[in-house]
Amino acid sequence: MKSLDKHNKIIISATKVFAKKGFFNARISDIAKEAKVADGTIYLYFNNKFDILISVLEEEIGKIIEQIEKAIEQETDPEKMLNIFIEKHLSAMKQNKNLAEVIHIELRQSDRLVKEYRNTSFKQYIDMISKIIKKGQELGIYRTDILPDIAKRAFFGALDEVSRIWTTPGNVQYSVEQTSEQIIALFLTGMRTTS
Amino acid sequence: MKSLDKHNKIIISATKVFAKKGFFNARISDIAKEAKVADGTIYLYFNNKFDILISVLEEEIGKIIEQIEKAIEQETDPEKMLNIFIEKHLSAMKQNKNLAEVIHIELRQSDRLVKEYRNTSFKQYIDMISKIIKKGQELGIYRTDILPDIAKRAFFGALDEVSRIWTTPGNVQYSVEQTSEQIIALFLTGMRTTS
DNA sequence: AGTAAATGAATGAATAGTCATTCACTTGCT
DNA sequence: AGCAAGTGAATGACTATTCATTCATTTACT
Repeated sequence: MKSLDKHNKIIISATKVFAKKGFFNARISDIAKEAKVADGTIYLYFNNKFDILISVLEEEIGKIIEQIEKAIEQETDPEKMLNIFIEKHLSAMKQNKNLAEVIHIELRQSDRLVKEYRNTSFKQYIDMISKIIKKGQELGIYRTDILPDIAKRAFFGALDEVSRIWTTPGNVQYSVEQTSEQIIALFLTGMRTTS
Repeated sequence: MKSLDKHNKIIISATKVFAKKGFFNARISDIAKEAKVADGTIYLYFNNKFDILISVLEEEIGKIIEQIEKAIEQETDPEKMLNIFIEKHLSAMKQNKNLAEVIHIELRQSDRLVKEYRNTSFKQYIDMISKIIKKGQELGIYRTDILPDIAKRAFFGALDEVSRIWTTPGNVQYSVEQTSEQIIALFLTGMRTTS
């Protein structure tokens, strides 16, 4: 039987190789070597090279989405929800640096398939943010002149770029808590001291 | 004489092709055809394919950096400086969508050379933000518990992701002013109604 | 229990195609 | 004529994918 185990081993190896070399410079043989299987074995588990990339994104990001959704659904306070989102996202990125790198790099590809991906599973992820903001506006704790559709992007972009701190060598290594607090401070109360 | 004109034509064509297909899927012959020159002519102006990409980034982003720096150096008010930065960045992105796309995609490549680029010319760009924030802190108008090093990333990430609105089809088309205002509102005063 | 047959996962060498780069040649200008 | 600029077909290196073959394991029969 084609083992789930091996499928998973290939996913993890591919994440590692993609992170290091980027999709186009990654060789199937690199992934095979990393996973300690033969080149051909890869094709018993995936249709083609691109399918591996999409699987990595689907499965690994899927796990994070699931985790965040679960943690958030029990909350009613938008502030706490945002806090959870930030915390979970950043710690996932800090924990799985290979995945973080793949997201940084490959989610930007202009390939039709990646664009499609960004329009489905991933959209769901970002839309969690705008939903929280809308809820906060309904409750009167967030300004109604903020457009949730723009804010969600600003929010995600900030998180994504900030999490690069952990994948770029030679940076001061801030903690997840410290970084979360900064994002919260920036978005919730802003930088200004007065007004 | 190798004309500056042709050099520029190739840069513009390459920007267009890279934007549409991404660096790795772009063929030299695509760029040549777009620029209406022979494949070989490209090599009279550039050393290799990668050199074209770096040149696009250097020259086109360089223009924006220069423009922003010029507009900012006459200012003393950090708030206005940030305003200018946001405005200029966003309108440059909205104006040159091909370049915007190339920045979105290629600035993320894990290629050694792109990483190097990100560490030099581009770092300068992002560091303009942290310098402005530091100045604001010295003047007492920005909270001192904000870490400029994290804030600059959050800031740039937000700008970059937000500007994607204009390159992703099927989005509500917000204006530069509207988008700038949102970013300013978010970062300077935050989303909260009450503090 | 022992053996033969069947299975299908795994292998990795061979294939088939792609494309960046080169260079012998042409064009056009002074 | 002499030279710079331009051309594009030819080259050769590279690699995703295929597939004939192996072999460990399971099934089924006596």
